[in-house]
Amino acid sequence: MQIQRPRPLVDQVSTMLRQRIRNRVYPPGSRLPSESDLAQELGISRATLRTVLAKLAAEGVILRKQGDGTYVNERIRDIDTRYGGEWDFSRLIESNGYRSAIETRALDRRPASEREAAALAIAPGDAVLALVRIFLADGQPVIAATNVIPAALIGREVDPADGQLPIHQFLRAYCGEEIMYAVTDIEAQAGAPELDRIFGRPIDYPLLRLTEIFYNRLNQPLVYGRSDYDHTRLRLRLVQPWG
Amino acid sequence: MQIQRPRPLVDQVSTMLRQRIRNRVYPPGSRLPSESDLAQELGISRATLRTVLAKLAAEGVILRKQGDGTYVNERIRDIDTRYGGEWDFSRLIESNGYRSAIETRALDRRPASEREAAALAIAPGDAVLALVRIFLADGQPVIAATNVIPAALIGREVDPADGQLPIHQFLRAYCGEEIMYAVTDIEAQAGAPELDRIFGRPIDYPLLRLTEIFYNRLNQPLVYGRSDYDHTRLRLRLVQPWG
DNA sequence: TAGTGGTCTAGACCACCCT
DNA sequence: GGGTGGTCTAGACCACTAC
Repeated sequence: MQIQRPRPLVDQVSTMLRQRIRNRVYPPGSRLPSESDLAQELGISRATLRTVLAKLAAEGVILRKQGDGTYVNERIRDIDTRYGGEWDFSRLIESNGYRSAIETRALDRRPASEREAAALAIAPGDAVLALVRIFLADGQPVIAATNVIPAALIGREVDPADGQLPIHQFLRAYCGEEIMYAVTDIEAQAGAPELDRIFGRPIDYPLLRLTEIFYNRLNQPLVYGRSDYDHTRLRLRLVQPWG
Repeated sequence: MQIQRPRPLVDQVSTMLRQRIRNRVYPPGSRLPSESDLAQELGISRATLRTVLAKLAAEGVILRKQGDGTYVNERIRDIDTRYGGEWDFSRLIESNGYRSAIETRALDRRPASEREAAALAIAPGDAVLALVRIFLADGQPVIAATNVIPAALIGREVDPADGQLPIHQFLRAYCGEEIMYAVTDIEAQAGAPELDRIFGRPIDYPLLRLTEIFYNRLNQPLVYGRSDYDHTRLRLRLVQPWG
């Protein structure tokens, strides 16, 4: 992999190091080259390298020990299992070891509900694009997700095939928008007849419900999402740096 | 507030800026001074200041707009409501607007269960200190938490009064250990008779169950925790940076 | 004692937004 | 054009760990 200038160095180095960890160039538990050596090898300054390492450390992927070295965290086996930024359900399903698939149940325009309008900072009744999808792990439904986008943001006609896209790619393609941050509320949701219908089987245990709002760089809400998540089949795991 | 050298500049500046945001020196939605001005005012380099701002931006507390300025995120009203590092239930309860209290139900040594031993990397039957607590919001139980610490880590006799301490302070006081990162699994937990007993009232709706393991800098597990969390009274909210 | 990561600086140049 | 944040560098010194 060649370092190219136009893309920020930090991004390039970040993906490169992630690849090396994934591909076991740096195996779990092993020590990375020293910061000076790595910086020299990559032809970048130590300061730049350190911003990359700081991010990886914040995610728990590496552990840095002063006076000793930087190690690959062997307790974070799969670095994609984590819930966090730049994250989508399909990748999560796959890194849990399943084959992932998406079933688009609906993709249409309709008026926004009160709750949706409030979340999206639009007026109730304003048109939104509603995208209802079921995520399958090895053919079994594990997540039912509804995402609602203000129709005013949609630039062109929506190709139904793009219902397969992760939501952040969908936003990029149709709205030219980039997600800056997301706010997620987590609740526990009792089984209900409508969940049985959606999942196509009786749900006789509680599910997790994730309610998300995604914002862009200007702090405008882009998407309101609600996902019912079967944690018995798919682990929801957070890794949090401390301090 | 005076800048002192011994404590890392980054920490001092970080807490200072958080205070200013909390105290509305920089009100919600307002623009902060430019990086150059702020750095000059605080007598630090722009690079140092930028590492602080990067962290605040990653938490969603501020928004940085190239060519424009840095703004206080008005959508993250209470910057402590977030689930994340350096975080404890008492503060969470208080920032949700309740008066918080802790009831210590048990604080004793006992053999570790299979599951606890596996999580803590000790042998089943090895002694652990078990700390069972109920967190109250305005007198109402909202969280039931059990924390288990390998007895081998405990340096001295435990004062029952210290059952009130947040777990990271407890670790610091009795084990001389600092938490480096935490891994949390989130599940939904159906109501059950034992929950009714613990909470002292019928729980006829599902709760969230958080299973946490805390690690130190050497990647050794310090605490295994399991908390039943009433999300109907206390919101569990994540703020995630994207990208 | 040598080598590691941790902290911090001063300054350069760029991309972008506003007017 | 002038100011803002974004990127990146080169180098200094410190704190800590392993040997």
